[in-house]
Amino acid sequence: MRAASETPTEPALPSPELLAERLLPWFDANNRTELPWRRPGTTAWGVLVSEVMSQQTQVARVAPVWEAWMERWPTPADLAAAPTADVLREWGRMGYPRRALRLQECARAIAEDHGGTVPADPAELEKLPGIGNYTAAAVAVFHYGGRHAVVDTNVRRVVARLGGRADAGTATTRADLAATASLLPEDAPTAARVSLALMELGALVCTARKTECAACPLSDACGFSGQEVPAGPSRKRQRYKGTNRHVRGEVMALLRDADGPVERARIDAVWHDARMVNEAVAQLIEDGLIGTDEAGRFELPSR
DNA sequence: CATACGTGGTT
DNA sequence: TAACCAAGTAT
Repeated sequence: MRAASETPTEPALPSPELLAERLLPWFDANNRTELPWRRPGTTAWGVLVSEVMSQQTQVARVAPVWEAWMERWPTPADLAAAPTADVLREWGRMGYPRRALRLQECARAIAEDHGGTVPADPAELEKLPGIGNYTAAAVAVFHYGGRHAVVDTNVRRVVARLGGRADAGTATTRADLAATASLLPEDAPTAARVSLALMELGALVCTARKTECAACPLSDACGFSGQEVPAGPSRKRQRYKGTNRHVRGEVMALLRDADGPVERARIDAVWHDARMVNEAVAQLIEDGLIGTDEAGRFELPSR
């Protein structure tokens, strides 16, 4: 008799041995080796940059920016020394430009506090600006080959489905981390490959809107195999059109594309609601994404 | 735990 | 056409 406090029975997750046995051959055949940061010789810094750029931006959009970026600023010291306006322009239209600011701060911290070497310890990585639980683990695992759970949206979804659920919850939980960790084999280099393969499976086969169980190496070990993904949003989505973020985006686009400092009147012209422009401009200044010159005109920050 | 934070590809 | 959602982080 199970205690009342126990959760209902769910399909058990596969053993690490079975998972690796199924997943690794699949990964060897399906690994997207064309992703530029997967080229042999990519530095830890290059991997870190690719991970930050890929936070909420599709990898296909990231790849060309990453190429140009690493050509221009190959090391943390290079990015640390760059004018921030150049950094924001190179970031282009990838979205969430605060990430670019954090990445430059990260470069400065690594250059100044870590002798230019990207840390290998997730706890140390997570202290850096813009580096959270996922990115810290990703660098520690994908570059350094460590044995840590790498839990992004793909992995959370795959692990949830292995356990018989259609999808994971809204945020990464302790349970997600523990469940993913329980799937890792003891050997660190093998665990690192399993981590990347799990993510790749979620990106290519076990996707948000549909499952491709026929192409999945884990289908016979999966609690969700053969089931349809329920229609409708898996979680609450934020609107974009007409929001403050939208106005911020318009202002940033104007300043990125401008040759020099921009008059306030041109800023005001990006949006019909003057109050929203005021709010957006004030926030962007506060965030350090834009600045003003001695004449009160607006521009991307020089430093 | 919920929400703010950009932009565009895919369905 | 819209809706959905993308290698998340900070608050």
